[in-house]
Amino acid sequence: MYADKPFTSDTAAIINVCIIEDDEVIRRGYISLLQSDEGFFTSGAYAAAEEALKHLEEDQPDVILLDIQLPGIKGVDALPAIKKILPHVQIIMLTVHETEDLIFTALKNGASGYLTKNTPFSKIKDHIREVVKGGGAMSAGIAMQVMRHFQKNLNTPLTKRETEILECIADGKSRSKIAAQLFIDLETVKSHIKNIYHKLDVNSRDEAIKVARKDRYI
Amino acid sequence: MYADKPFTSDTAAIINVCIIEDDEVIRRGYISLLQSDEGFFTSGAYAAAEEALKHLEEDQPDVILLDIQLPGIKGVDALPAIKKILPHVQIIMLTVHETEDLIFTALKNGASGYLTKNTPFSKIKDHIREVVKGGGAMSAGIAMQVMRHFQKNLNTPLTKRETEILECIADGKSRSKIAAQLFIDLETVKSHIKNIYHKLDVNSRDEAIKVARKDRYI
DNA sequence: AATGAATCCCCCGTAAAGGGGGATTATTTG
DNA sequence: CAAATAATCCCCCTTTACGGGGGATTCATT
Repeated sequence: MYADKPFTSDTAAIINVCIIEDDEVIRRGYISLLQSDEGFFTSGAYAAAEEALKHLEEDQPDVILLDIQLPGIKGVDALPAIKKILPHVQIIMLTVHETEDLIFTALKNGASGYLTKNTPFSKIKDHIREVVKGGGAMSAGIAMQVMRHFQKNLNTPLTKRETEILECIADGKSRSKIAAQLFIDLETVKSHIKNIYHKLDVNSRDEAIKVARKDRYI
Repeated sequence: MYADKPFTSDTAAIINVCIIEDDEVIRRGYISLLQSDEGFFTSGAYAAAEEALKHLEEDQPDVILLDIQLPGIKGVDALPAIKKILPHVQIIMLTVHETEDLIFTALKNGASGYLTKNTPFSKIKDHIREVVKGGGAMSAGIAMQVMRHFQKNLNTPLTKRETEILECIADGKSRSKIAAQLFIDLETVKSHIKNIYHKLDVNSRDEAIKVARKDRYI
């Protein structure tokens, strides 16, 4: 019933993994640890994204472990190219630094997970199994960074109404549309916006949005 | 050296946990499982948020396990009230349903984690330890939902330049500011915006932003 | 009594927005 | 090679929005 490289992702099926990692020691370590687990098959291991891209079509991995700090094409930049070749492959980013920008760039580009390299390999295997099942994989530190991005600043200088109006502005709504939506007069909206601008020390919509997003008032 | 309820969060210190969960069986189960681990101390367990709020000041938990589906005040709505009493407490939401709206509302309101109830308790304990250390806690399913929210739609009808300009519009920038930022003429920006509006079948900035966010073109 | 919040009103001038038409280059692609 | 697409720029037009200035009122909380 089972082939060497199963095409389906049954729970019992062997997971086909590809490794893109420039550090030879780590790369060999991953290969060795995966090979000693009969639930996994390593279809390819490459030191650079350029090299990997040539072989991915042939390898047909279910999951790719992708180092974020690669020489040449960086891991985050390789993401779209990989997705173009294998649209349904799950990609787990591996990193040493929890740099905020890289995390979000990777997520936008379609990564299914983001793990720090100090994650025990048994956990990495757990995460690989999870992403094959359609889940996500995140280290605690990464998860915290992501969650912080959602959390509002409770020490906002803005009132409830002002925050509400500023959120409308961040949605690109005109003053008259805000007025209609909140069932208040256009003049009231104007007053609120004037107060918002004074409090944030800005004098345009885009500056207000910028400050409000930076300080997480919205 | 160690008191019964240590004030610091040393790695060796006992973690003070509070449980807010209306199902008596689950609540008792959590208490029992926590008590059988010397790394944890259960300072309180309540069936409703209203009741918990009265005792939290006294309990001084490091971490609160908070059921999202509570009778009376819902878990997500209790979050701000809890944070007001104990601003530095870490709150882990527990849920059966991975409802998207609730996840993001909880994250905005300051939750440190979001776990599904089918998570093995050993894992829940791992996650509690992680959030005490300043990390985040997310089940794979939740992590996937969160990540999907970041991922762009690769099947956008918009060109690269149009997407770029639409992102500027979503930042509240005026046409002239976009022109200055991209080093192109105001007329070029106008042309692009006209094309964007035609492609998205809208005729205003706010509608364009709405459609683009819904379909994840930006 | 005072403060802050939310509401509404008037003035002003400049700039922006949206829609119509078109043209010119590259580049990509069939 | 020819055709399509993308990106650039140009003109017309009208309406509305925007930002800044000055106020006032009501209501709740302090």
